Amino acid sequence: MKQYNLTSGLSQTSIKRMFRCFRPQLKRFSSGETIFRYAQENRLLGLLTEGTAVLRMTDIDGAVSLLDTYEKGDLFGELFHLPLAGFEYLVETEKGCQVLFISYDHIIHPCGNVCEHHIQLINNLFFMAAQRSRNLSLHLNIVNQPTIRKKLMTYLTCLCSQTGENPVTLPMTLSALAEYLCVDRSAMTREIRLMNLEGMIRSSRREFYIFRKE
Amino acid sequence: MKQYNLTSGLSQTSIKRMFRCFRPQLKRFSSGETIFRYAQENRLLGLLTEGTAVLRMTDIDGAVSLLDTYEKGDLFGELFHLPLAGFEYLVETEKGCQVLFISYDHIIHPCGNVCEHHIQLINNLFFMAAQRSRNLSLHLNIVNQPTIRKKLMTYLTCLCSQTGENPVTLPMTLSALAEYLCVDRSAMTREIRLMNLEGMIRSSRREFYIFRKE
DNA sequence: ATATTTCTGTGATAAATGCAACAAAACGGG
DNA sequence: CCCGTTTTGTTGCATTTATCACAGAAATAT
Repeated sequence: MKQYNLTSGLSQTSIKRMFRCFRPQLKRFSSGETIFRYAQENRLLGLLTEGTAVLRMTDIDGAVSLLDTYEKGDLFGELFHLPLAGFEYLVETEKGCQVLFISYDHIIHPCGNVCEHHIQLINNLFFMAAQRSRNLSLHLNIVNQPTIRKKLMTYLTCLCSQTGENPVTLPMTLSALAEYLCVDRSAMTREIRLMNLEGMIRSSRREFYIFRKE
Repeated sequence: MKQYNLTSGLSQTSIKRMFRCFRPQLKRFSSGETIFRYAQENRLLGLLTEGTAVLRMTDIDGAVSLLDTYEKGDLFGELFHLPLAGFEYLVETEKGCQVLFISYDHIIHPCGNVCEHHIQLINNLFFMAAQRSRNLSLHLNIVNQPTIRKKLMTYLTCLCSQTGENPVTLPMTLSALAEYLCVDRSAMTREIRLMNLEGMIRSSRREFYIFRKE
């Protein structure tokens, strides 16, 4: 499964030339800081060049949900996610971050001399947005599953097919996985134990080997 | 909450001129037909100019889930949703449809004379993708809610704030709503009855009046 | 107008899940 | 190495929810 990023199909020199043209602003953030607040009027793109961050949404009652996680090379901004009225969307650092802010208008206006590369860049942005959309609907499909067991299996088999490994190691803690699956952590642990007993999987902590799907 | 569509901020004449340039293909589909199958290699955009359609995903076990619904003016295609390996994504008509297929490459390559409008078009496409992303994460947030009651209330209050009406009429059947909320239909009906008894809402069939949030 | 299908509402029962509270294991910083 | 913190594993219990089966209402087709 091909992955797109901002610089897919672009040479280092054309990237540098374009970026000079964009006049990006580099900012640093330490752990726990808020990097970015989504607002309808913003026209900014953030490129994470160092560290890890998360996008959280807070609903009217103050309930927080994790929407996305970002690492080096990932982008965020209204271009990828318009805010919904009445909700607050914040990008916050986990580890200390370095972020390049670029005005979205600089990107969509071809600036003459580097036009062909610029089009490639726009193409990349579209496909990154489409990837994000895919990830969201995968997440939705997982949460959609009627039981914890099916949620887990859907997640695990997708993870396996993406990484191509079978004893696969979770890219997050079990607590974080429970949050992602929208289930209670202890109920999830119980289900994992049962699945081990029934011989579906063999797992220890974050490492999972999948024997059969049901 | 501002809504974007393909022609936001564009005059009829510049739209016509651009569309001639794109050489789109117009096709008609009758009810139940498959309009479009997502594939990594496609570079096509579909613009629904008549009728209604749905995007469904089928997972490995054959379980189907509804991902999106489209009406006149809506767009679909890989640009908005890259397919996930191992899943099948189909756009199918509900009512008879008329669809304009446009090659994505025509759109991202500015074609000389109508450049400024073209940029506006690209801008619109980005924001439509961002809107789609917002809708997905709203859906996720709703499904995320721990109980049927909270799912319903989150959905209903969002619907109210979007339409600005309080006795609000569902844009779908109760069965479809249950599917959207990822809950059992009869369990949802029971919960609606209880919420009426407790005086939170007053509802009859698809019409809901919301008194208080808890 | 009547038949047929889809949609909506109801209730009993069983199963799945969340909650709360705690203990052991692993991790990380000083 | 030690100590505090985070992560993981465990259990009993109450609650929520799905399942199933059915009946009336509404919509649609004939």
